[in-house]
Amino acid sequence: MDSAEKFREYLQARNLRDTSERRRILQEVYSIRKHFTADDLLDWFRRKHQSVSRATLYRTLSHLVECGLVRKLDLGQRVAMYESVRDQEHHEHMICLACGKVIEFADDEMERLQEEACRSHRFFPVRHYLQVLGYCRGCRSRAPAEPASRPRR
Amino acid sequence: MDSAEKFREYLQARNLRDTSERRRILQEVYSIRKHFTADDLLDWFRRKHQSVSRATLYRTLSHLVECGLVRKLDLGQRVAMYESVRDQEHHEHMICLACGKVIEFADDEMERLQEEACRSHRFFPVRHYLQVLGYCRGCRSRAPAEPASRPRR
DNA sequence: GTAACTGCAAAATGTTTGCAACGAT
DNA sequence: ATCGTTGCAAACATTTTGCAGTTAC
Repeated sequence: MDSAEKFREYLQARNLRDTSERRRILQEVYSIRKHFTADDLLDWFRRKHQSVSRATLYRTLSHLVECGLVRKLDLGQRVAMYESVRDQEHHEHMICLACGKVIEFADDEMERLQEEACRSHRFFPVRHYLQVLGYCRGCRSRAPAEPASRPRR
Repeated sequence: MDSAEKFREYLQARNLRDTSERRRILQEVYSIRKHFTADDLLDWFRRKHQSVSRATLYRTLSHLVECGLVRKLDLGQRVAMYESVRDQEHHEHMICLACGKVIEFADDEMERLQEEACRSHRFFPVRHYLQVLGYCRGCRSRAPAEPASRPRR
């Protein structure tokens, strides 16, 4: 089942309307292969002269997350990051505090342990991922050791 | 070395002042055995009629994090959570989206895998933890299946 | 025709910052 | 005496909400 269809079913099941804004947002989200913020998305729409209001965007993103088509990530920054869920594969994130680079990696064993932990604590996961904040190789080698020029974003 | 001493050394090394606000904040933080937000801390101070300004609190928390005495957590809520680092032990978090309960658990094997992943990606971790968002047993059993009364915290 | 949706602007939230007075060294 | 610190209030950035007009069903 493709994403558009899945979304339509989700909407129908809850008596929500299948509007052009919602369809366009889903389409745009699925054309992106990287992480994005709500603002990124808004920019891309604006650049295409297809604007969507901020409010609608946030409201639609919530639905997409609820529906499982989009993953919402808390990468330790101020803004929420999103990514489309195009494959079932679970993956972990390493985020460079200096340059913002996100390294994704998958590890079956880690995944298995995570699931097992949820089971053993009788916890029903909605989303789960490992979050590693630190410095990538390039940034680490450039960084000062002492006074810590606190990087942002 | 105890926490107060470690903080003093940190401050001295960067030519920062050892003020009563900073000392009181560290003391308060270390008297708490659970996760807290900046606002929780502020409340506790107010209740003791020992108020500290919001600005100073945030500024001091950053130093404590930088110094390694406090861990800053992004538990997928809007606010930042903090916890004092009283033992070296690493642990993971499960956060209930409905009631806000945080289940902590440790898993040596998981910890090992995390470290190995950092090594193999030449990534220098500052903090890393598994974050599982979902529903605890009690909340799950109470939750409706369909229209998803999105819980807030 | 009705109930859900959109866009706007305003509100809310959590955190940061500029500034003048203050305090540690 | 100097330079970092404090508290205040204002600024900020992101997200949410109330409302009046619009649209899918």
